[in-house]
Amino acid sequence: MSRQEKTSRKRQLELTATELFKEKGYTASSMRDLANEVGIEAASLYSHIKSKEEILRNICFRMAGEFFAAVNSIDNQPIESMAEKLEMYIVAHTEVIARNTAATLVFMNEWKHLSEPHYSKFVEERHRYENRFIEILKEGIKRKEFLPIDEKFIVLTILSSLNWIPHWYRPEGKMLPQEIGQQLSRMLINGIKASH
Amino acid sequence: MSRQEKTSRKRQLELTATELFKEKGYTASSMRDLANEVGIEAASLYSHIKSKEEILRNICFRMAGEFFAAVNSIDNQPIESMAEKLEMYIVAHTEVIARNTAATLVFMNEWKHLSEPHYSKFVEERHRYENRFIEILKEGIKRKEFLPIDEKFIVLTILSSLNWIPHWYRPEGKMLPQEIGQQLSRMLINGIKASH
DNA sequence: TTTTTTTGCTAACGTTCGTTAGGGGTTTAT
DNA sequence: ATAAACCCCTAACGAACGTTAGCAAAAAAA
Repeated sequence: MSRQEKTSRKRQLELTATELFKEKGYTASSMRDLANEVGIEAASLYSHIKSKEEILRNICFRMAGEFFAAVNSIDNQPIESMAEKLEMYIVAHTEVIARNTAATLVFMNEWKHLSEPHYSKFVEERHRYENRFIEILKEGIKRKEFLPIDEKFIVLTILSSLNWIPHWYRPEGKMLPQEIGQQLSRMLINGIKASH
Repeated sequence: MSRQEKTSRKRQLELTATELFKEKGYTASSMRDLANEVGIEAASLYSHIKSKEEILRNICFRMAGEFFAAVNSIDNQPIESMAEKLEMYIVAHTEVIARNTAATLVFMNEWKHLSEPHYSKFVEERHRYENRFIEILKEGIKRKEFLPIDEKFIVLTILSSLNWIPHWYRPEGKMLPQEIGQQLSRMLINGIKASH
């Protein structure tokens, strides 16, 4: 088996584990469950991975990377208003979620089972990400584009709505990820826009 | 020990378990953990409860009952508009959450570990509850009070924002639960109101 | 063709899990 | 005073857990 196929075997493990963790939760999913899903013995998993937590770690930090990459590409683009920038952030975030519904759920629900120092690193990264949104809101409020509501409050409200998407989104549904993002953006940003 | 003190002992177990389940998750919390927290041996827990799952079941269905009770009391009151009724629902829901942040988190994250037939009953109740919100939105759209956006979509967005509250709400904070509900209500409903 | 790497197996390890059995002491009701 | 109910204990059960050791077959690289 070639080196490429080996990494795809490891990748398959991560994908299968993602579905499993989503369905039953990380702690309630056993290595024997995972082995069963891919058709090998539990002990054989350790030819490909170092530990159960390594799988969770890879899922969590890969998703963190995806979210950052999505919004990073926005910061280089010219924008007219903070509302526009916020919408772009929301749409980008939504698209990442729509591409990775299962991984997003694991990312959201199971990170607390990471051990140190990964736990702290994860919490910190999440904080950094939220701050990206907060900065946009602060600037929008400063420009009197948005009402002066507590930024933290708004960001958590926005992100909670976005992060719930995996619970109902179906790729075969009528709404495209981009449309979902725009719809949510309109709904959420309208509520904080200063009238003028 | 009196009968009342006995029930308060069992109640203490549920409260302690709620904190534990919130912190570590249901599956990762052991009966020995719980026993440790209340200062007795693990085996002694079984003088008060029948099983670990019974505790989870009580938490989940007690919260379900609280949410229903909160909105039930609204349906008897006279209202002027669907927007007003929706706001009352949102505020009531928020107040229940604020009174039970830990239990709400357990209710939201751990219900999937219920076994049949409780699992199905829970899912059904949750569905019934969501439908209460959906009916209000349908009526509001019919009356052209709200924009004709998919009701399910809106309800899930609203409830996800509400259900995220336990992650950041602090009783000693500056916002009262009622104010949080009203603020969220304004933010979320403004975004779907038909302009007139 | 030989060597190396990859992939999987069986067997088993030490630990932790939820839970039960059975008994003793303490409080409450009769 | 006696019976009943309650509360907690020690000891232990069988099962499941993540993981390791050691080995064999197969595939890839040399």
